[in-house]
Amino acid sequence: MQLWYMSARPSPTPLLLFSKIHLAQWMPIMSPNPKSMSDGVVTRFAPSPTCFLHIGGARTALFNWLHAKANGGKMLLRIEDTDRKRSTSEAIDAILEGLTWLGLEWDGEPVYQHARAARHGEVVEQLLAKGLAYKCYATPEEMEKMRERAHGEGRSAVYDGMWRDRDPGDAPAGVDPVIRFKAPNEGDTVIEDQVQGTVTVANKNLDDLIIARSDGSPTYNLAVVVDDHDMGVTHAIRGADHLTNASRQAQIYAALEWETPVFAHVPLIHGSDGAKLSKRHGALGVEAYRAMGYLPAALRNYLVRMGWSHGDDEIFSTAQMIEWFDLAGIGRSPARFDFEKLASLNAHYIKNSDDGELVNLVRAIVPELSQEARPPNSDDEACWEKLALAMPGLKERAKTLIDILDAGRFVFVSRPLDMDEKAENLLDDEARAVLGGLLVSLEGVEDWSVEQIEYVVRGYAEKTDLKLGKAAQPLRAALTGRTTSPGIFDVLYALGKDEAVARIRDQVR
RNA sequence: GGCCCCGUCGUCUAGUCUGGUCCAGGACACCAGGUUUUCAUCCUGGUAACACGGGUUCGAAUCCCGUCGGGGUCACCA
Repeated sequence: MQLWYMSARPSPTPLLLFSKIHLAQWMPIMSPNPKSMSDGVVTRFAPSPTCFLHIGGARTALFNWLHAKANGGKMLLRIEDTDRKRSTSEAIDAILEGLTWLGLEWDGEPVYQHARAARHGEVVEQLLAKGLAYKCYATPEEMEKMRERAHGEGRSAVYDGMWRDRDPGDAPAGVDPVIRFKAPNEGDTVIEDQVQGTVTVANKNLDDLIIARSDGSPTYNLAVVVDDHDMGVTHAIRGADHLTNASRQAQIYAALEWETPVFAHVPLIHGSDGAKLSKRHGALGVEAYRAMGYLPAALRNYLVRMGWSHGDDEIFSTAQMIEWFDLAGIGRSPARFDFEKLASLNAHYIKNSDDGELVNLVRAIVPELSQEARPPNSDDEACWEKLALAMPGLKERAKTLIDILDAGRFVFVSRPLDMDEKAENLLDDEARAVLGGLLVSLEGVEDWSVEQIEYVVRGYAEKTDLKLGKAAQPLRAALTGRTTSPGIFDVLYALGKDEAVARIRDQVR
């Protein structure tokens, strides 16, 4: 563990053009260090465990993973749980499971940020000792006034620095202070972001942020800097909502004389109304996409195309993504989430999946479905075997695994079948008469293969001068209880002779 | 409101850095036609965009300025 703390990158080359003498005027120039690329790329995904892994987080993780893989590097996982009150183990589990399901395996053990509080405290002490941080005793009321004043004067910096240079002897008794970072007042902080380009913020717009709470616990921006540094992170790829944090973090890096990682702030994913995707859009965790019957490969493909492109290419295997992924290919404008496109991609991946594998995937999500949504007899092995037989016809019309389950429901139901209204209407006397004739022909089939079945049914239609549809539709109704289904010969075949014949006989009487 | 970012078909985007090959290409969606035992799939075709206004230039989606619009962020949350 001690070693871990010391695991800064080998000989970090300070890129910061500032000296202690000119602290107040410093202007860190954070250009990416091309050398560090060849030293081995280390990315990290750093979710806060306050809720499930949502779609935006999943994409951030994907980009970090891809960038690591594309450069032969590693993606680390860090759970940002400094706020103990809001962190839950359920959320941690959901995040870990979500990443695993998506196929985004991280390297090494997850790092729990709260476990590193001692190290964070150590850095806070260092900053304090060097005069780069100070204790602040401002009351909530005073802060509220400052907020109002800043807003009224149209300034963006809120805290006015009232304790920045004040004599600690003025400290009120019995008040635990917070510790603030002594941020530079003049000059600019410049970030060379791989996605956003050069982002310049005037230092006067950034106030002295709190790096340790009054109970001594570290805050986010301090912890992130210390952890990214100690973990040897070379590339911080995260949502654009962290862009302002990046400026503040850059100041802390500069104060500590540490090299900043390369930043890449990816535009956010928006809901259909154009606002940041959130719970009010019904934003879902990845486990919800799994339950809706989406394939990990489809979700990955969809996610990688949101904000990133490789010419006109739409379909990417994981290997291709890794080969082609490049931070430079990420666009700067936010994207809206579109279920239709995800569904179309999902349909593509389903069509190209192996039948047996699809059966397993469908089976795996059944326990996650509500009681009504589950097919009857879902513990009957024979039904699953029939589903496998029907899969070729099922998968070409499905957009999700749920579609397969729904369209394939006829293999699960038991006789006598429930008929939907259209099927009921279709089975008039004429149709039942046709079924009667068909029944006799089908009972005579020895070799119950798709070819034989088709031969017999077509033969019957020709013999009785019926259009094929006149035979197929009554069969469909009798066999599935519906008016739509996969090809009728496939349905007959999947059901097996005994069951098919019995279902037809049920309707002849 | 301050600060930061963004603005090509309804949506995701190519093209923008290195102005002309773009009266703007692809994908999803949508519409029409074809294949077909239903529904789909599949095939063919179609509708549809450079936010607006100036400027630079022989020439601008591409460069510059402004306007408008959208988003993010301003916690002892992360």
